[in-house]
Amino acid sequence: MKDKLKDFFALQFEEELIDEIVEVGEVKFYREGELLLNVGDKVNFFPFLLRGVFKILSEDKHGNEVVMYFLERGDTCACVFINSLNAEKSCIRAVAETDSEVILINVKQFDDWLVKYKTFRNYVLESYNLRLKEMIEAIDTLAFKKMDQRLLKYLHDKVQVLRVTTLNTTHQEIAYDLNTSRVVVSRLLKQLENEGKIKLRRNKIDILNL
DNA sequence: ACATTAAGTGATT
DNA sequence: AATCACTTAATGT
Repeated sequence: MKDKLKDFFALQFEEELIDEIVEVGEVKFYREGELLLNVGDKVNFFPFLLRGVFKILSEDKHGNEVVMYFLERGDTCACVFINSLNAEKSCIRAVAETDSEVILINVKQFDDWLVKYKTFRNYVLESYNLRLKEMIEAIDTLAFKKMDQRLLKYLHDKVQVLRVTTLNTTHQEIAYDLNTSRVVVSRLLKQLENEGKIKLRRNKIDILNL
């Protein structure tokens, strides 16, 4: 396991930091569908995604939830940074989209490393920047795009992060992620199928050319 | 064969 | 784009 982590971090961090990560980090596995973080949870750790994909959702007070973006290997979450530093409650939900592996580091360490290691600081800032961009993109799609375009982006993002050409999902699940009704999703998907962009099967969607 | 769940569709708002 | 009220199709037992 130690070697595995070293391989993973070697490109980004110096030996000393990697040793510290290996020493204090707690590696956890999440099965598909498992919750890493829920809205309102108190966050006292900082997660590195070693393997797998997480989807990040925002939820309003009525329980309407919308997928903001997906996290991939090597990513971490900006929302979680802020929360970690202030020991505040989470503003998002993080659900494992595939079986995933995460290394958790407690907030205290995070603070120390931020000061101690330049490479860590860079990683955090860069990652923060990336999340911010994705967040703005998400806001843009939510505010200005119609459902057909939102669905396209959703499908596009999903095949991108999962690196697959067939999505194992139901119309209902997509509807939840986009916060719309199943009927609407079914109709829009049917449209895409007629345009030759996808092929629909039960519980599956083949992506032909988006 | 039957029940359950996913997906398709016309009509209405 | 959402909702209703169905129908049809696929799958599990």
